[in-house]
Amino acid sequence: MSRSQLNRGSGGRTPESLLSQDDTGCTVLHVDMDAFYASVELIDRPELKGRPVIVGGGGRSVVLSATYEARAEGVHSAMPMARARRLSPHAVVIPPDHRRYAEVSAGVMQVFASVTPLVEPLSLDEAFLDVAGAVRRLGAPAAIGQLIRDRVADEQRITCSVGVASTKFVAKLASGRAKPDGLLVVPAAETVTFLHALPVGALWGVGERTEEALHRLGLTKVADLAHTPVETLRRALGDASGSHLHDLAWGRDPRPVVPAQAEKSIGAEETFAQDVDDPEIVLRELLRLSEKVAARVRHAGMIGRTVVLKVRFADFTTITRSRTLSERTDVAKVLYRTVAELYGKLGLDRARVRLVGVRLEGLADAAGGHHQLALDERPQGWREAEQAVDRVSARFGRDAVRPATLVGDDPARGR
DNA sequence: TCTGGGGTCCTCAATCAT
DNA sequence: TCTGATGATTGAGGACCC
Repeated sequence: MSRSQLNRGSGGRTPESLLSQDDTGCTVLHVDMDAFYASVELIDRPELKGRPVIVGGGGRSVVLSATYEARAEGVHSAMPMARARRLSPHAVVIPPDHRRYAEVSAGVMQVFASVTPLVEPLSLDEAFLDVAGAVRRLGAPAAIGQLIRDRVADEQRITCSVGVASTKFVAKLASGRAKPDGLLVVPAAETVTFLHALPVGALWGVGERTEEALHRLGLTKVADLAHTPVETLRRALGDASGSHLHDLAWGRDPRPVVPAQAEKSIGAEETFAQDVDDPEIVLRELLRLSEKVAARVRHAGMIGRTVVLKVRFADFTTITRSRTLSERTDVAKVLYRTVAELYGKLGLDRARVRLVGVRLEGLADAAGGHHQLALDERPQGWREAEQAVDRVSARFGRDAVRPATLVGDDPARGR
């Protein structure tokens, strides 16, 4: 495939014209894979190219990714799968394979790392890069963007889009505009003009609710937002959001590109196949989620302090209850005991529960903040036992060792 | 139409300490 | 000692992102 074909998504402009734009001072790149999960599936199943393909699970799940052919039929990510199947009845539906996506992602991140150490991943499929230090070695920012696009296409066989700008959030908007398979430079001098023409909903951080609030104020374009007194915005949206959005509307975004930051919380949640009103089933699920979260926390080499229980009811109302422990932990038994207590305190009388979740916040390095024994913890305690289980699981698979209550259980499915 | 699962960040209220 | 202001911490909820 020639490069000009690869650039078919960039609004008809040739790469040369894009590259000739003034990218002085535009040292922030936002790189975003196109329809990432679906594209990865097409690597292994090229016969599906050109067909609508949807990546997502069954039951009450939602669309994780869809090819542009499926999008043309109205499918988009986060849409309930049931609805997506109705909109695109001929689409090929593929269950997600997160391991495979992580593999391809690692390859893509390696390409980024070869360009600059200043890479801030946002998820498996996108990242910010600060290329100020790479310009002398690799050329102007837009040329670096094109280099990345070429290498990702050649080495990983998927396409990506790149936004080049002077700030993070404008770069992000630009990559969105360049999609699919394109590159867009927003010259520093044109940033405000570029922004002011956009609808307020295009701004990063303006979702459905905030957009409604802005519309109530009669603000529909970013230009409207920019010309509204910041005090008015702060009253309507809160101090932080009001000021922040006003700054963004003028292209002010001083946030630097910060390489990989440590996780602040780790959690797991599961929607039951059918709503559940049996507390025993809920508690069993909480035990399973506690095991899962604790294992992931240990694997990350961390310990955490605040345990959060999340419960979503049949009518979709969601509550959380949390407890901050006296000592940080990575022990599933401690997590489970805490969430079970929190659940008990809710005093639910056979309420219909749709989802439960367990999360551990206030994470710190396990090596740094050394674990102290709780009063009722045996010296050769649960922690060592669970670490032993980790080792067995690493050798024989995750289900090799499970709590007796979970043996023979196929959690959260079809009960 | 019927809404997943992984997160981050902000706001607000209550509480406690200074 | 009382009172108010202020700030930190905690807990709950919610908006938002991919």
